Amino acid sequence: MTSAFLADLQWRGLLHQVTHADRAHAALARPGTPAYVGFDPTAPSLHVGSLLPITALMRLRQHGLVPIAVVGDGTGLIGDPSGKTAERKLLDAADVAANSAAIESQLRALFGNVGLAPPTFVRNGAWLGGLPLVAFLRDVGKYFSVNTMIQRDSVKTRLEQRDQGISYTEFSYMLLQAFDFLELWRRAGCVGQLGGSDQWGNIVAGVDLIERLEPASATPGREPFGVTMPLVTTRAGHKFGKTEAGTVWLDAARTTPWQFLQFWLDAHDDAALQWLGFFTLLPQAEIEAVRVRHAAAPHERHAQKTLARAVTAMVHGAAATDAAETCARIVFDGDPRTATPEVLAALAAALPVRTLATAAGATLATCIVGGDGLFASNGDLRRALQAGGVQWNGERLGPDDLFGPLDAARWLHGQWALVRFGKKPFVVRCGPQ
RNA sequence: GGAGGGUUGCCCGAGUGGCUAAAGGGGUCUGACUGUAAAUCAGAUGGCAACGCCUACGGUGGUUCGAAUCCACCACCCUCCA
Repeated sequence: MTSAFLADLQWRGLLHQVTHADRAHAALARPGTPAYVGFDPTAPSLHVGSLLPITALMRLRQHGLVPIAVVGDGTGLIGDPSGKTAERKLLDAADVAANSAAIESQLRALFGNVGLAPPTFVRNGAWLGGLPLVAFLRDVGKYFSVNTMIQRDSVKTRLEQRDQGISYTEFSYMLLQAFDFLELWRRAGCVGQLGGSDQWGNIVAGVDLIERLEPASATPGREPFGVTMPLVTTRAGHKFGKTEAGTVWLDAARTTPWQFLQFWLDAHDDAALQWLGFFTLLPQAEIEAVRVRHAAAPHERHAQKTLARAVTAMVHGAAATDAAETCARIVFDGDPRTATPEVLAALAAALPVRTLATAAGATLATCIVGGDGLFASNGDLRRALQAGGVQWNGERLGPDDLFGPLDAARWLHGQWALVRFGKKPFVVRCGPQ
């Protein structure tokens, strides 16, 4: 029996490792089978690095399976050492609680944006919070071999670094995640766990624990299994989801829809073609069509545009995506001098803005230097002008414009200016609101 | 406790009294080309309304006309010995 869900993951290149392919296929071919993904509440927002697990839950839903999102408000108090080179700072309980709530509503919104019913939400603090230590060590700890655990990459690298080390707290993390899987199996009949490839060890530990403690897990249909997805890579030296400006978050307050759209638009051809399968819910036939069209005319950047539109719409909704795309057309393809006040107001809503009380006495420097402006200092701006990188309403400026007055003719509709430095746009608005 | 080595700009790494706002490389940014690409080439990469002034080579003081460079103390890191 073949699971359409797993076949789809396979087609998209998202199948990294499977603990028991036969079990997984059998279970995931049965409608209504529950499977879960865990999210760590380490920040008030998820970032693009979590999109693979998120879309995995969506794909479960699409295939008639039951997606469970486990928000780790219990494990979040401990900290997962996987993929970390240094001991983490413990988060306050209040922060973990707030982050968990934020992540849950974020996931709910994303499912809504793609028209899917939200996953079942579970907090592992529900069972980890009041766990009696002695009982836990007897019932669960007994099944974990320290000899095996210290062979794990996540632990080994930390043990080998004499200046880093690993605390007993983080060392215990794996037991807790394994226990999560056990509890979900018991409470929700959840047989599958999905995660990134760095979660392999934690997932296997959970499968083993269930098999040791629950004889019924040998029953066909109740056998636990795990599936991991690959690590997303970009060009050498670049971590996926990081730009010079920092992490690409899913929260519009941290990464604006405009920045988010641009992140995907900037993808290299190879990456964009692959990521269509990774990060979008587009059907296979549609992705194939995009790939064919892109190969025929790479300069049209059809793959990037489709990818950016699909992912931005999933995260920020169709309306915000439309607005960001409109801005992109004006900034890169259009002439701002022909823009109406309405369009300029829309640009101001999507792009970084500097608001001046009045145009009197304004110079280029006062408009875009300092604060959250385009340039850190006058010298910074001077260099950009000398390089010819600054455009004011589509017109290229030179070094003489640094402190030159900005007369009325420089302002669109008396109060707007669209400034560009390279590919970075910036809106200046002056005068009464 | 003893002996030695080290700490330089976003990162790596030269420099061992003035010619050093500090070689070189990486990264980043901009320009040309282009597809809002890649590759390539070019320029830039402390602050200041600026041929000068200010700040800067782990910290603090000192020697000197002049210190990243010499001295003292402090902090941290590494290696060897006990």
